[in-house]
Amino acid sequence: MGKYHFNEIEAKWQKYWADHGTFHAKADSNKPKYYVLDMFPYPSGAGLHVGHPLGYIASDIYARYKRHKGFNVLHPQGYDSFGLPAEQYAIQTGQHPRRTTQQNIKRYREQLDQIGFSFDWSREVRTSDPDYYKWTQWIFIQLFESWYCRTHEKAYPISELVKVFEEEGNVGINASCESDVATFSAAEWNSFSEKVKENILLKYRLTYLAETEVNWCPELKTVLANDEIVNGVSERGGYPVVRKKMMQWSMRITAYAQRLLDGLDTIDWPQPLKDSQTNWIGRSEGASVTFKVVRHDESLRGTKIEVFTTRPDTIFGVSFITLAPEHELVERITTMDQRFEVAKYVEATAKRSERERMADVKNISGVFTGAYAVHPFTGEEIPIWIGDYVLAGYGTGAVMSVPCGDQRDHDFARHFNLPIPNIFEGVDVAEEAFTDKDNTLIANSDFLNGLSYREATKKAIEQLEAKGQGVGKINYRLRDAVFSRQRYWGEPFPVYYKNGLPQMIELEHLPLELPEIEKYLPTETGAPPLGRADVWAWDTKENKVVPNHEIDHETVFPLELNTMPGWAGSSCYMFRYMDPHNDQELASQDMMNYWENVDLYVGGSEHATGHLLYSRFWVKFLYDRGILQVEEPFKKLINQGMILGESAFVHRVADTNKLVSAGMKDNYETQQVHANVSHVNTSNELDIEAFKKWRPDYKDAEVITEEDGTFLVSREIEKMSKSKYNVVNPDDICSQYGADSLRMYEMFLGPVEQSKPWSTAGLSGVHSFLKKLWRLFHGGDNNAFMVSDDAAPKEAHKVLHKTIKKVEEDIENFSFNTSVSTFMIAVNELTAMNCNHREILEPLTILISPYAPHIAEELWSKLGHDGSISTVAFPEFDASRLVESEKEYPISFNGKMRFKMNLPLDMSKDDIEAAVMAHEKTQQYLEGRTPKKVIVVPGKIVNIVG
RNA sequence: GCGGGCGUGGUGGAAUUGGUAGACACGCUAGACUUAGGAUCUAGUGCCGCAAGGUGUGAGAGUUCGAGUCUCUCCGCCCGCACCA
Repeated sequence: MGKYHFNEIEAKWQKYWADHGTFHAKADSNKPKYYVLDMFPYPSGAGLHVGHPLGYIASDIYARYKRHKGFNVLHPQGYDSFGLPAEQYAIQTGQHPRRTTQQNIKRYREQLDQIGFSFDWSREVRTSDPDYYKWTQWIFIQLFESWYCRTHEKAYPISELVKVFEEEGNVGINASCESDVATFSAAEWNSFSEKVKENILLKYRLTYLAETEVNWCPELKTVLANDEIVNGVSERGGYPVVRKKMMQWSMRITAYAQRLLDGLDTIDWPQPLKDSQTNWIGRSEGASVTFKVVRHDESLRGTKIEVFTTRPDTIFGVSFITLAPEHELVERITTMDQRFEVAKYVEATAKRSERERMADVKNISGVFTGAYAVHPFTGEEIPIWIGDYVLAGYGTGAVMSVPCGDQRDHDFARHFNLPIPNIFEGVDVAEEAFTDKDNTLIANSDFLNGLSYREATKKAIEQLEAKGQGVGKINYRLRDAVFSRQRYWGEPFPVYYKNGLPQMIELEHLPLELPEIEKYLPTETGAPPLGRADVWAWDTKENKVVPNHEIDHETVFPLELNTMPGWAGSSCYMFRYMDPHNDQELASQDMMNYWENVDLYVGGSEHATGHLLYSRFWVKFLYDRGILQVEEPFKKLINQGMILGESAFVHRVADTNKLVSAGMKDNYETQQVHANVSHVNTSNELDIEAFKKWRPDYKDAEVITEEDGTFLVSREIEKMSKSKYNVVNPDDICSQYGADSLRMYEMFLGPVEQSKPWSTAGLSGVHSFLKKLWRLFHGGDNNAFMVSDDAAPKEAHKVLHKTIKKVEEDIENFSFNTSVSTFMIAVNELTAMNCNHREILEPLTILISPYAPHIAEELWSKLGHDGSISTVAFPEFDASRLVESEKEYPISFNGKMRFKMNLPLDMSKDDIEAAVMAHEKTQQYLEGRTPKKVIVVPGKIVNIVG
């Protein structure tokens, strides 16, 4: 075998790795551990395209590198296998999502194996596997059985809360956190019925049932996500959508807002990602202020409006109050004569979708309620308005409007001719609001006059607190996460209902498996698909699922019909890999102690505020409850970019059946039609016959070609997708060029973090590099394997060590693209000097093996080694090989100055002169100073110290 | 609108972090050897110029002996968040 037959080599080593379990991680190692994880894929029906493996290749290189560096590496892979596409497919075809999912996983596995990843498949997890989701259900129960204590900033078992209630009521608890539960004493608690008690506890549990607004489509009888709604109607079918309240499970992630924020400082993540989590949590400091409503009607006695403001210092600039149209007080405070106007306005806003309201910022709208509130300090009566620029979901849904200090309030005031009192010294607020906090000097504000923003804020809060009309407060934008989905293909809740109260099923009876159903649609009455199951009731005596008709038995109760959302299964999977077959625990304490958490996590940035935030939340919770020893799941995170596709477009003369080549299209008015990229060559020529065959509607089309008879397409960069016919399949690349070429090329394409278009044209470069590498080991007439045991020349060692240094730095910095270049230079140089010395080629093979593992394994075995190259020690860098030795030279300049240079011995005097003389200006700069050292390489002064 | 990032040849991208800009590769041009199978090898290739030389990292200014890199202004592109009080 004299030639580089990549297909044979790759198949051979992939089989070897699988047969020998080469990459199975063992926990009892005395090496240090390292955990490298990819975000596991959702196995879609379309299979993998060349964009998907980008991050996997990067993490695989890092994992292989760490093995060479002596680490015990955990590098598992699995599937996020619950999800909507399989369910949609089931609705259309009746095929069980489990089957579709299994088929897709099989295909994914074949494609992944082909690329030669060093995954430990013995630890594979699938979120839709009952043995796995048993633990998802278990974590849900733990959340239900816990509450969050504000005093200690930690979650505790709910039983401890019950004990507190029994002994002292909830006064102390309420004092440390604002809660919408009325206070009660111990005696009162003990007198409550079970039902009342349970309803109270639900307000403290970390997962709880509550009424939540959802997008309901009456026609489809189903709940829709925001994405599934286009222009106010359902994407599918175009039916109207209304807001509807539904009883749903929610996760009290808001309890962890501050800790999620604080934790960001302890982890090594890209700044943009941290920023988007910070923004999402949206902490703002300010005050909550209470305004008493002027009593124009007896029913308003004692009515107060609570607002949140980040600018308590501007309290004397308040000239009106604005409520969100959905605010609960709107109806009560509106006066008789304003009633009609207000009702009309509220109705009009309710009709507009959230998106419409957001898109329409410029149109200021609002209406006066007729009611007034009392200013806490001046006693002045200020009007209460309604405006849709105030959001019901943020803060209290009401604001104190300070037109001189907030642009939106200013716009509103000008539009409705409301007063704009100025409370800033030396600023004109007639045209726009003054929002520069740093340069604020308060005036016209009684006791706040002359103070800065900071001082005035502090003082205003003090005075408000003294009057009992306000308190300093931190507000978060983050909201609790709705956890119920009206779908089939998700984790069932381990919950049944007894007298309408939710009850958890114990761990020993889990998993609660998904029931079989005939159709995957919601029921005729609008219940979720699980409402179709005939066997979906819980027998508390037998502790098993029984048919629904047994519900009239005393011990049988209905089960929850909703399922969990997609992020449930992905929030803690990284711990399951540590001990994936354990049926007693999520993972054993020993395993969790050993593997701790993920050292390197690689995945897309689209999960910034979803998966990555929820996962941190669950991990912090499990840490509080002593189940995990770590508080953050992912120490370091890298976002890989997307590989985009290069779509091809055929131009058609508008509304005709004429096709025109791209070079001639300017003579016509044209429309674009996607062409299949596989029919186009690298010079953008289209195989027009193949195109016509592929799109029979153009079978008889007239074709206008270039003058030379070719037909050209135009190109555009788009996301790679089946519907754009620009997908490049990794299978094709592997069979044509080999997996090693694919791996190296994807790295060579550019920095991993960056999005970039795929271009098959450039692949030949890395492919011929691999051939050159192969040839370095092979020579003679029949290209036989030929390696010399003689000592290699100095220059060859220099090339090797230059390469070791660069490649090691590159991998540590995740700049995989530049080390591919480094390999190319090394192989070119070694080829030029006819180097085939074992002492050079052996370490070189190890260096390349993380990138191109198959060819490296083959060469390694040809070099006479048994077993895999994967755990051989990484070559050690030896600086003395770069320059044979260093010596300090005293050099004199202009007869005046003396300083020393570190120079390689083999540098000629002329080189030194040239180097220094080339930088006359540098000399001028140095004149009059005494640098300690100048490091010089030929032609270039690298560093001046002193 | 706010926040973050980016702007280097025909193309993807390098640049020791302030020190010869354009490494490496694609493409292109010329040549060699040839159809022994996906070729290989040699030379050239930022722009202007026959050349010497000039010029050059989106535009303009600044700091510096020295700026692709630092600072400011502007222009353009991309990604988040989207009326957050």
